[in-house]
Amino acid sequence: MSQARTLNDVAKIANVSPSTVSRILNGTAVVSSDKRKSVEEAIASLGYRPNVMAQALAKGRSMIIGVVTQAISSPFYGETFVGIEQGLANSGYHPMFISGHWRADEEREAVDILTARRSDAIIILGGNLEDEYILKMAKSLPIVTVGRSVEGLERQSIYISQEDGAMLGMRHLLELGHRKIAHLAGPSTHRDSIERLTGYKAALAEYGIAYDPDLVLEGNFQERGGLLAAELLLSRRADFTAIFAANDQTAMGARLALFRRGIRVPEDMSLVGFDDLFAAGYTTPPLTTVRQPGEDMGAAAAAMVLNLLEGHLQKPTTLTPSLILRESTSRLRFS
Amino acid sequence: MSQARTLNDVAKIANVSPSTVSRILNGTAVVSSDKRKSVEEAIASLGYRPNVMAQALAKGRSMIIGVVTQAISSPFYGETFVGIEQGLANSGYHPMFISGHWRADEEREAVDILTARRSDAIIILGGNLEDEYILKMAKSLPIVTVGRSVEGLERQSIYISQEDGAMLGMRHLLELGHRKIAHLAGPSTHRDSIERLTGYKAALAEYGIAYDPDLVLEGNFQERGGLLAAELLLSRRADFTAIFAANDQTAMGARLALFRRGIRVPEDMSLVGFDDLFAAGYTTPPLTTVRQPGEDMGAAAAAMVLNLLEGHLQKPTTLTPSLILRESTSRLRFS
DNA sequence: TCAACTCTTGACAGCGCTTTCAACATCTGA
DNA sequence: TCAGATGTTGAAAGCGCTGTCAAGAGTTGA
Repeated sequence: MSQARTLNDVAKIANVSPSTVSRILNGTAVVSSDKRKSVEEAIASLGYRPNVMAQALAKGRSMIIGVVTQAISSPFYGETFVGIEQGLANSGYHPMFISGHWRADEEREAVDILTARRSDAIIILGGNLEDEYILKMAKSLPIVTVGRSVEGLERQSIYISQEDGAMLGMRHLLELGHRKIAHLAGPSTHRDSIERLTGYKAALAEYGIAYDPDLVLEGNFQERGGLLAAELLLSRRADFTAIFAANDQTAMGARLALFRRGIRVPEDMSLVGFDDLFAAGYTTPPLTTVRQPGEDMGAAAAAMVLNLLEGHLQKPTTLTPSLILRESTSRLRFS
Repeated sequence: MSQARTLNDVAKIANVSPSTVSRILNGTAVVSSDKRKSVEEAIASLGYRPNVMAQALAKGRSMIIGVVTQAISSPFYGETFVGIEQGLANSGYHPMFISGHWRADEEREAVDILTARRSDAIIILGGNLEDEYILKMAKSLPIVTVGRSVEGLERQSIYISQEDGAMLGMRHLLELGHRKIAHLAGPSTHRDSIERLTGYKAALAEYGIAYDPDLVLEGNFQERGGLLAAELLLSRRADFTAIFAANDQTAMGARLALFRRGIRVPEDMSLVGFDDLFAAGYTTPPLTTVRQPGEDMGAAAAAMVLNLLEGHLQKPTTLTPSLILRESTSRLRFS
């Protein structure tokens, strides 16, 4: 293993002091053009690249933005990652992703890892971390939360109303004439699930429809959960005409359950998802869904972090969900 | 922002020298139990966590495993990420993902970023980096490549034969009686595409079927590319009975094209994918596909890196593709 | 009782960089 | 021509940790 060159090597070859090399690297002071030239030559000839860790130690800034995520393979957060990556590009900062798997203890561990590496800021995507914990951390570190709000930290959150989103999807179904609408919810421990369920109920209420708990089943935000929940529901009753799934993955699972029973979408059953995953545009039929702009959320989080790092607090950033009309819903036909 | 505590703070409070604290932290020497106790108390009371960057600098090891990936949101690599994450868990090392977007220049930049941070090793997932470049790097740094081989670096690769995989999928179709099989390829610049196309041709040859270039269209490994390619193909001719798609995403795009034209899968057209994405089990009908064990590949890469870091070279790791039979294929019916 | 060991501990010199401070060289204007 | 201002540079301390080295304390055995 060839040793990496150091700033000192450069200084020696260029016949200047280390300070001068540092100044050139950072542009922190004027340096005569002949020295600059010889230093640049030395850098080039050695293929020197500054040791970011040493810089970090000296400057007290690691140039790392920690990202606590739930699953690195999540199709929804994946889009957010892209937004974060791009938002951070050319800032000198780099994201470091650690997964918490929806468990508060693992999330806390993720934060631990990130702070041990002296991340300059942390972005928290969803999750189950306690508010107080986040609040405490926020005192010593810029924190931005995405997809969850923390009381007292509204100005450091990228938030999107799950309830509004759910209402968007539900109203669409209601306007199409559906009255018996099932809901395949997410895990009841999950705040997004709860909010979406609330939206489901609110939309029903808006149309004067009584909430029927038998029409609501809990999934797990995964395809399999959607499949199982839909199967169970179908085996129990068949008098509903539409399904509002808590997310696209659940909807896709439900779609398969319907397919298995020969129930056509949208002719026999309308189906609405949530998230607008990339894949939602390619199901058969393409899925009507409530869009959460994952990439925008990531980009907004990155921008907010960068702002925070410069000491600017911005106003709370609220993005809005929107309805993406595709082909999995149709007007209720009186049959 | 409250300052993070340092090892020195701990030493002062515990009334010992910094060396002693370090020894306790690292278990590098025996320390009397009373000092150990008071140090541990001091650590707890201060909430002290060692600064990983300072440790890294002093030890000359960053404890970072750089991962050059193509897209952080890729559904296929996502599974590999999970494998890497888990394989590295509790090793003290942490992965740092940087995306190269299938462009050699960006990939080189990713490597630059990673080496500037003095990653202790680098895992390269796919991509277009030149062999010589990788070979050169491998001289100064443990490197493991996944999903691509580098001549002279076979013992540091996790490889899976794309050609064999393609043959697996094709043979299945051929055994079902299909003779006119279209191939929706990946980008022709992409080595996986090329290998899969080779497998496609080889399987045809095996069955004595002439290769018909008109039956092969280039997609982009994305749903949209599959959709477009399938539409084009269908508008040009309709005498094929099966489609072998270069990957699952392409297959899903093709699936939609078929759906649009009312062509049933598998009754009118058999469809085979490649990768076995998680979502492939939930398309309608569920997709028969060639499985690449993404997570296993990631885990194997992590294990190999850890080995390399301890100076052990292992024998080349070759995983094998397998056919996942689902419902998108059926025996050719003479119609 | 004392030489020869064995343990435990602290001082100190780095790791590769930044940043302050002071020195020196030049340049200005009166 | 000289005080003062301006510009450019290097020495040195320090970021938070590790690891070597040597000193001091405590043991052992003859």
